[in-house]
Amino acid sequence: MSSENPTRRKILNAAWTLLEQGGSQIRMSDIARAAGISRQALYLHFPSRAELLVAVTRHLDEEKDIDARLAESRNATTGQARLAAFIAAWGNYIPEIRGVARALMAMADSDAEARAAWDDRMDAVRQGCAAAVTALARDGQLDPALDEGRATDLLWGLLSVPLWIQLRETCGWSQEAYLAEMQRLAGRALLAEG
Amino acid sequence: MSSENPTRRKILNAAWTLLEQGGSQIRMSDIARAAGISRQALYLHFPSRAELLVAVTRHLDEEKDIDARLAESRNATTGQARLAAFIAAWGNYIPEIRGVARALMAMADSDAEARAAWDDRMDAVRQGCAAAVTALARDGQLDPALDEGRATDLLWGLLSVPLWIQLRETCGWSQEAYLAEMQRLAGRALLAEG
DNA sequence: TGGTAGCTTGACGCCATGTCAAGTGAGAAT
DNA sequence: ATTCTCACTTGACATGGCGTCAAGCTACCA
Repeated sequence: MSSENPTRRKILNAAWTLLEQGGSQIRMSDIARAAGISRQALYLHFPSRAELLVAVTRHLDEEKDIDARLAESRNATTGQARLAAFIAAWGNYIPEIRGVARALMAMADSDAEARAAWDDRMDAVRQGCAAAVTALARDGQLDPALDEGRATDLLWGLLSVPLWIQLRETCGWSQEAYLAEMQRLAGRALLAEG
Repeated sequence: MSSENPTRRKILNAAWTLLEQGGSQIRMSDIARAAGISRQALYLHFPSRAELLVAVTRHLDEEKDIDARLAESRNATTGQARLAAFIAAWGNYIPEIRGVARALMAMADSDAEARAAWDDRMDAVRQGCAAAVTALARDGQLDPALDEGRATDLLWGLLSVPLWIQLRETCGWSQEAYLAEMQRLAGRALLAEG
């Protein structure tokens, strides 16, 4: 796929590394230097900073094989198992895309293209939430106080990147604590009592 | 307090109006035009964009009298009542500061001063969360799976501005739906079962 | 009459993104 | 060996924010 071009790969890896380390304020010149090419040469491969960031996320999806990870949750038999598997899969993916996610979210405020790209990816997460909620509803486990749309929104919000950042980075939770708490919280939020 | 200077007030009100309407990308020149003065004159009143935004939040706190609103939750007798009152008070304050909050959060990525100011305000919210959690614990209502710190972090996360934005703006929830769901969710998340 | 406070206009430096033009060097094609 | 082409380099430049500076205007005050 995107592995054709070696320079392109160097750029994407350099950008990814920098984004994971530094804040979201990485400049094009930083990426160029880290990739060992001139700043202008970046524009031979990516038309803009936004598209470079988007390409980094796609590159990560490939390298980390997010599809395979989510497959497990799709194969779960019960609704509860599907919910738990989805939370684990996505919750464990967030730390790996944390850097790019921050940069893309920061850019989304000012750049329509970045915004569209981020929204698109979050829509995919929402699909996963919706599928888990539907499975719960099918099993009759969904809290009657919630319709499926409302429940999906709620789960999507609980699994949002900003909340992950707040709990893990601001509050200093470990990844294990985050996952455990999210599993517990999602269960309490969505499941019928009893 | 800050009401001394009429031009200063004009600036703060203009900035506030613009921030509530437009995105977080309001420029100094926009604010100046809306306030009816020159761009350079802004700097006679505020040393930087960051400090202007911070001043807007303080100005809002004064105008909207956030202290009085929170007083109600402090006067609640039971822990549950205190929790409910705090969620209502803060949850109803968010829409009023939404614009400035967005701008300040966007700026926090790149500007240390903006970041410090925002963190400071969020710390105050955390205090409120901690007080509610402590009241619950005192009543023996806190879920034994949670210690007070963990519970406070959780409540703080649930009441975070990004989550409000996602549910209300991205998902299109009404303010009433947001409040109702938060009340329900906070109860489920924090209270002992039964 | 003179001073001062608060504003205006116009120009400038800084810094990031993105563009353009001219060159260089290695490898392929002939 | 010559030529062509591709990927890159260097250097310069436009654009558009923020923030600063200098000089001038005006209304009010002593």
